[in-house]
Amino acid sequence: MSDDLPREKFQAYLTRKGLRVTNQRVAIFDAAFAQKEHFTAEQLLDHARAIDDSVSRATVYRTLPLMTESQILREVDIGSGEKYYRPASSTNTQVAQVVCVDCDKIFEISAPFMEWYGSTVSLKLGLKPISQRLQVSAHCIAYRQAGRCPNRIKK
Amino acid sequence: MSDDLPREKFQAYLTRKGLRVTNQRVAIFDAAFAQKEHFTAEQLLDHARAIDDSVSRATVYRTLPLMTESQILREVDIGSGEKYYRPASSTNTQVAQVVCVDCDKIFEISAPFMEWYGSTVSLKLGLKPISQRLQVSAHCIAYRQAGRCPNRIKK
DNA sequence: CTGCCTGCAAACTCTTTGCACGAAT
DNA sequence: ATTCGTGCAAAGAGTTTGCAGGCAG
Repeated sequence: MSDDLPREKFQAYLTRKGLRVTNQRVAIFDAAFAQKEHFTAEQLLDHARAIDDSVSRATVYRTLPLMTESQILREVDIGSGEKYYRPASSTNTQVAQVVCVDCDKIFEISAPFMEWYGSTVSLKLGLKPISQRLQVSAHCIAYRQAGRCPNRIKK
Repeated sequence: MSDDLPREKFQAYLTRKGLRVTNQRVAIFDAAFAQKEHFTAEQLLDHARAIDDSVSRATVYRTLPLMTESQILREVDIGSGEKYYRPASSTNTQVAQVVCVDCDKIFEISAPFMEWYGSTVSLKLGLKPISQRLQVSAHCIAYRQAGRCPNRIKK
């Protein structure tokens, strides 16, 4: 069971859509799957450029939808202005996000009941469920004690 | 039990913070509480201007945080670029949003278990919970049948 | 008078798009 | 050749902010 599965899935998706497997798309893919944490489009651009410095911001923004549509990436919107992304895997399809409001660090926790809840509630309204997100906002304990978040980077 | 409670709560908040109860702030408040559905900053501006045409966009954006901080308004982020707002009440503090992805119409459904879940999960991570949101995205049945959403307005 | 408030317009952030060049089949 | 892909820079949407004047206490 190899980690190359996403790569194959992505390339299969591109081919199926009649799209080309370009150097830039591969660089962006590699950069995305080298990340250990959630990342933004801008961070992805930086990392992709380290692999292939011809990658432009526009191409990153054009490639991200391809990666989410092909199900190899998951989009995480914590309502902070910018969107975060992370590799999707069969083990993290139903997760809740716990977000530190001080540093925007995102923790994820399995929440299998979400899917059931989404279906139940949608059907009650005559809707067809597509997806559900559960997000908890919280302060870290360190913040409560020290008055600031140890992970905090932004302004 | 009067609907003027939010007004008093808002004015008390302003006074406590040493802020003034201006005509513009009152007009924006009145406009917000006259809405039957979720509304955006832009819609609020329109309605506030119908009450007091001197209200500017800037003042609306400066007043919205005052109303959410004073707990009379709730912010609803459905990840669509713009934020929605609606009056907060004791009966709708723990609600899930069900959003039609075709028309962005927002349905709300009580989900009391959310608070319990947020606390459980936060404490497990050593965090202090602040709030939680549960959002379900769905298509309306009409969309499935007709190929388009009957409520759809945007492009 | 002393500040808080305001409208205006410019600035900002993140993302999308038009265009002409470039690369792959 | 033809089609798709790309970088660049400009445009876009929503929101925030600097400033000079205005109004409340």
